[in-house]
Amino acid sequence: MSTIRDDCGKASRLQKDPGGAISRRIRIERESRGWSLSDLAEQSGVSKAMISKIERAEASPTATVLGRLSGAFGLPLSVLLALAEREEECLSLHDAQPLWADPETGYTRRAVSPPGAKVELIEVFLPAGVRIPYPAAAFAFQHQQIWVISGALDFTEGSTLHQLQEGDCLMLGPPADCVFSNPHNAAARYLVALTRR
Amino acid sequence: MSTIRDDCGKASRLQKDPGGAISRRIRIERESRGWSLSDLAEQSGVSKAMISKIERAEASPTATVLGRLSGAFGLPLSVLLALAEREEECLSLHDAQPLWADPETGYTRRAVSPPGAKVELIEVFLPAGVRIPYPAAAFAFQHQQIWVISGALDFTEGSTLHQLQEGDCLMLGPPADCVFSNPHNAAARYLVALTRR
DNA sequence: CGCAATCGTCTCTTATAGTGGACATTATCA
DNA sequence: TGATAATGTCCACTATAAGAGACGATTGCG
Repeated sequence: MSTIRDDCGKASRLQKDPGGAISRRIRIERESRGWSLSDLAEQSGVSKAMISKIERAEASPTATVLGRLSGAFGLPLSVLLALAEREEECLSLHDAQPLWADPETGYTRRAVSPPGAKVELIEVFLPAGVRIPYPAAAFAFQHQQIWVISGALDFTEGSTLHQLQEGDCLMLGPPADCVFSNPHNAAARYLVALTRR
Repeated sequence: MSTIRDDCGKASRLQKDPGGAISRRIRIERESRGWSLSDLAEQSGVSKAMISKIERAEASPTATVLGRLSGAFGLPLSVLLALAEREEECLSLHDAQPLWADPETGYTRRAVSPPGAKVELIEVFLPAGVRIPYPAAAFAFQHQQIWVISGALDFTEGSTLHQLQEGDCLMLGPPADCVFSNPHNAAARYLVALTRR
């Protein structure tokens, strides 16, 4: 059992660099107003070279320039930052998604949904020939569906076998012992959607 | 008629540097937790030398270090900034208070209260021998009091003369022609408290 | 087509944010 | 009272944010 992206010890108190979210937010505010870099530079008094770097997250703006930029947008600085944070907690970027991989089999689970979402989406990669059993006791969900993105999947729910093909979607019934298995010679990719209890 | 602190032209869109408010806020958050500079430095990963500069507004922190500091406080960055802004709009620093001075007489009015306050406090400096008449039409207040801070003041309300000494406080009645005058040989300093209509 | 205008990025330089360590000052205690 | 530890500031140095202008790419227009 290993977790990805775990902060160790003291670092756990450290907040992750807000640079990415801020840079995206600033670009959104600028483009949604139809402004070019030069326009915003003139309005804010910040050089367009600097704004370009900030939007591409190549520089971390100082409080001073953040104040000038938010002023140009007509927003209080705290609101600009709040918008950035909101986006951050609603948008889960692919490279930031928690990932768990079994080095033995190549089985891979990726938590696609941002934390706190009501419906959790999990992308699973199941290599050819791999078999993953799930005891009924592991089910802490209210509702669960499986949708095959590519390849094919044999899914055993209790005593019934479902042979799922690409594009098929199965809604699970009450908790039962389950087995995900891929007896074919091509890898399978599927999505699990679930609501936690 | 002249106004102090008027931004000219394009600069009117520029927001004033949030550095002062941020620096005060950070010091408050740190001290209210009983943390030393070293403590916060350890918690946040920002050098204590830098924190010292930030708190004394000698440096404008980057988004990166602001993120680390707010993380150490356990606050979202936007909340930290919102607290700073709130303080900014509730606290009116002496040197930032709008001031009007009559170059001829030396009569001086200073708006002490932050903008938006329900009760407006005005500090007045009335040099010796100066006389300032106020027509009743100029009254757009619901309520008004005059408190003499130092020196003495002859205040005429309609036809009645009030000879106010240091420490005296007068509540005004319905609108009437008024005169502030200082017939003594020492300057007078008094406070006017009023609620706008 | 070609010219001009506009856009975002890149390069170079300067200003300053950020760090580690020394320092003066002030509590704390033997 | 002297030793020790803690606190905040100052200093020298490094990393990087910020500015001025050049550059290639794209667009629009005659």
